[in-house]
Amino acid sequence: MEETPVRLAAKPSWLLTQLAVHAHRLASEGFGEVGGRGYHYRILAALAESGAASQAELGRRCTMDRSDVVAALNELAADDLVERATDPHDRRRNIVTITPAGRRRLRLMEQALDRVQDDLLEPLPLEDRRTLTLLLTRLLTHHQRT
Amino acid sequence: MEETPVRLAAKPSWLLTQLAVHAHRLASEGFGEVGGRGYHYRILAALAESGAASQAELGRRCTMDRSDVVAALNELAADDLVERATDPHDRRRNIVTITPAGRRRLRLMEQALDRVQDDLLEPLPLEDRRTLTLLLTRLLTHHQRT
DNA sequence: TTCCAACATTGGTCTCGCCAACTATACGAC
DNA sequence: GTCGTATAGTTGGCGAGACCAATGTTGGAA
Repeated sequence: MEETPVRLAAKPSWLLTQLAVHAHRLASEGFGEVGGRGYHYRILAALAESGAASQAELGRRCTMDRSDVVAALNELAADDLVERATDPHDRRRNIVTITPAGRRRLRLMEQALDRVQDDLLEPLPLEDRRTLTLLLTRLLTHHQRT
Repeated sequence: MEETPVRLAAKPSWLLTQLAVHAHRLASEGFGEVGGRGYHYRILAALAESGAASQAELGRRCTMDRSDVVAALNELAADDLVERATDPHDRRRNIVTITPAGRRRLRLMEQALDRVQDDLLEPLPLEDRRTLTLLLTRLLTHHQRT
């Protein structure tokens, strides 16, 4: 009486997108507790990992549109989690830096996100988790090149 | 210079949501060619598979909010792909039926979606595709109960 | 009959992804 | 040096998907 059509349930694209909904919901709840959302985490993580960068570079690293980078950066800057300064060597660019407060926020989001992974993969034993990660990585890298 | 932060790339939730973006894009392109979008396909598939149903039931089957069912049904009905009739036994309900045109449209969407699966899983051999589908199904059924 | 539950509908929100247009700056070819 | 092109940042907008709150109607059980 409440069954999903097998036409849907059998399709990998359905499994993937529906599971992504759950993953996104879990992540949003986790992020919501510490403030911020997905876009904020991506940028903070990129800055902490590869150092200061221009906005265009951040967009490329995080798979984000430049306009969305602008918006997210405005929000992050409003909370002093990140700083913008025009590049003296190329005045078109903004050099974005993460602040100490930004690093603290990142740590919180990181912890929340780690808990999300556990919730998400809960029913799978470690071996299966590794297999899944591997398969997904293969697919994603393929589609990123294309 | 353009690498995704490993903090992201290593997380299953990231792999899942990003891959879902590609899956969704492929599906949208496929549906776009024959008209309609994801919500339309879900409803048509549910109707063809389990027969006429009330809107609330469709929402439960397709994992859709009732308000979104209303909107999608308006669009489908405008193209004569489905028909709404108030249930004589329960005048709160609308009994939704798929029309012959609806079945034709469904076939087209079905074919488009099948091509999407191939594109999506292209780099994986059959055995790996089965494994992936199995793992995803395990996770999805778990999260649907919770 | 009264009260609660389910149904359909309206209208609004949020996230994410994407696109078009505009300005300012850099840089290479000429 | 000037011209054309490419890149950077910004603004404003759109669509899909998921979701939420309020409303009015109808059914059914206490």
